[in-house]
Amino acid sequence: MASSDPPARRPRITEVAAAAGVSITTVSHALNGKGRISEATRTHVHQVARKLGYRPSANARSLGSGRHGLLALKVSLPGSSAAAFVEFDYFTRLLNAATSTALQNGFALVTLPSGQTEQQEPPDFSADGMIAVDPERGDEALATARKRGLPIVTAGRDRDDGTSPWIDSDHRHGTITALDHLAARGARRIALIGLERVNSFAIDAAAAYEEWCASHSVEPIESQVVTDYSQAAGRAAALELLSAPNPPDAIYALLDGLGLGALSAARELGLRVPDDLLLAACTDSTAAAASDPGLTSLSLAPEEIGTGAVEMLLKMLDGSSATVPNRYVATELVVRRSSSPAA
Amino acid sequence: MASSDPPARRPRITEVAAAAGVSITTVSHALNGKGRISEATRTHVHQVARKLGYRPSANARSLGSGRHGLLALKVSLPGSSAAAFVEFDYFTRLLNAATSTALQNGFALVTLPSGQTEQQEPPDFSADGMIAVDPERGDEALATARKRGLPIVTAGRDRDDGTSPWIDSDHRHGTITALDHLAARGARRIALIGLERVNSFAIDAAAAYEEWCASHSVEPIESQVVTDYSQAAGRAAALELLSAPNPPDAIYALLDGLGLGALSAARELGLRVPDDLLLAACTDSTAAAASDPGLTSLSLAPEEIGTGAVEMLLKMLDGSSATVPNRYVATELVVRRSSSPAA
DNA sequence: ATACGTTGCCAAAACGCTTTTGCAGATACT
DNA sequence: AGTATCTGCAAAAGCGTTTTGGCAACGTAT
Repeated sequence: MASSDPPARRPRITEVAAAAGVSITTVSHALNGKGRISEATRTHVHQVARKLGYRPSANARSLGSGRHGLLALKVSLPGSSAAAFVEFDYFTRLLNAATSTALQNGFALVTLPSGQTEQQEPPDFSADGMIAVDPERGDEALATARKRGLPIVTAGRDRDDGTSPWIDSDHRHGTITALDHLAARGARRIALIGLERVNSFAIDAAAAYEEWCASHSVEPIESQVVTDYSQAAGRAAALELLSAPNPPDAIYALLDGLGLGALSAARELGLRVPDDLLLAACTDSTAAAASDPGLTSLSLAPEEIGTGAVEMLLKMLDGSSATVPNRYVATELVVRRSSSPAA
Repeated sequence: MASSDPPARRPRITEVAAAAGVSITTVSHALNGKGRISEATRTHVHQVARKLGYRPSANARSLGSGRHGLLALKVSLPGSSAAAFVEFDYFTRLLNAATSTALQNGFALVTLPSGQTEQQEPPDFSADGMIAVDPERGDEALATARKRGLPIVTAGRDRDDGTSPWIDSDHRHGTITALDHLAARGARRIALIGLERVNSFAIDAAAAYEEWCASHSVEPIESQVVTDYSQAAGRAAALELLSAPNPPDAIYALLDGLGLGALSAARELGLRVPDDLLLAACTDSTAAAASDPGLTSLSLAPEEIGTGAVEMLLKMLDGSSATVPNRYVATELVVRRSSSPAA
């Protein structure tokens, strides 16, 4: 079978070199901005490469440089696996942003399967670095990776080990903003529907809540959700809070899903939101926007976190800068009907 | 700075060869089951390699074999980006399964950022193959990939091009099962809340609905959702259906999110589900299970689809088998309260 | 015994880059 | 004018595998 058309093979570096009338060394240097070459040659090579549609082989590049061009992203989904469906919104957006940023920088980003702790062996592909999203205490995979000397950035701080640079939402400030908002809208007794304190988010938010209560001289009313993070769990927690003697007049839930559950609970008890009960949550999602009444929610910036984490990791790999500074990402309170009673 | 301990460098193939007293060729052959070597040598090499903790360099392997060890997964999220939050459940499970399967076979799986059609250049990393989940008509990225000769498997059939092997839920059978179920529970007039017919799922399910109506000599009642696929859209569609003259006594929604929206609509109109209105949906999710009443839903098998797609793609890469057969994955109707009226 | 296929293994050549080293020619310094 | 320093580029040496081609040794048929 005679191959009719050489199927548009990708050009090699040698062909670019030949076309540009220089050596492959020069092509490599020009394209990677490495060696000492004149600006003229550099741009010329760039043009030729572009005209030929040259794209360096990731493999060969890796072999030569010792890099793999691969980043791993590991998310610790809160609670047991798929329960927290509302928060997929957050992770998906984060993942998307991270992937784009990585690709733009010539790296591919691999999502590590979450949940499965009983991975026989750490799936033994080798990445150049790892991003751990909302790492939980005692995370095996993280510890292993760290032991191997893998560069790591955490999104949310690692409670086990403070050595990795992190990027994190400013949960303390955000929580206080949300509580101030509820108070400004008339709340006297704000309850918290919290999370099991396994990651820095849950810890920081709860701490901020307690700090706020202390500084306002009110007693904290906390309902800690431990079972799962679903809407059903939020409903159950809210039912308990609201049917207690001297119930709260506002609820702040640490996840949108929980907040939506609280919304159903209120409805069941015949409480009107926002008139009888003010409601706000964290981790803004489309679900919060779509609910009726709309759920006031603290919008985190998953895209910024995803992008930032990749950028930090790449900076670590670069090796040039000694240490990569940690970074807080601002939150923004999106006020909707659930906290806007008629004046 | 004297490096105190050679930091546990991974052994190279040469070291394994030396330790086993054979050539590197033999080691490679033994480990990959390729060349002609005696069973004795093969097991011996395996033992030595294992004792040394040898793990071949993915890069070098790729360079040598021309493979990259990378698969791309591209999902076309239905509707505009993040609207369909309920369906993240489905995609996340699919993605997780696909990633695991890929890793188990020595491949890493990269999720391509979805939605962004205006990707300047197709992010130019090179994968060995691509999985397109629910490809939409006129998908640019898919066409480009196909033109480049990239092996492709689609999850859900590609309406533009029938050449790629596919794996797909048996939507026709599933839809008919769901409709039969509703009819058996007493439904006389079943309405459909459908989707824009841009992918094979939407097309097949709608076609099955129409086929079922025809074979039961009832008139189809279709509400096509075009705006977005959120709960709000489902609610709007259901409100319209239910307030028309001669409204349906059952609704089948093509996404859980839409079904949940229909549930709110019914509640608003004072209709009791399941007593006044039977409800069922497709793409079972945790949200459907958690709602009150529980939403009867057609459970697809995202894990099986993710795993299957990767397996098919790997078989294509293998090159040994001429063509990879297409595959249907069974669905299962999960019956909940929304379609279980009191006898 | 002679010719011929097998079998079991190895040496060496890719694979397509990056990086290091080397080497002229140009420029600056004494 | 003579030497030291820069500049711009090329040759060559890896990187750690897979693959190709070949060579003995060992049957097995003639």
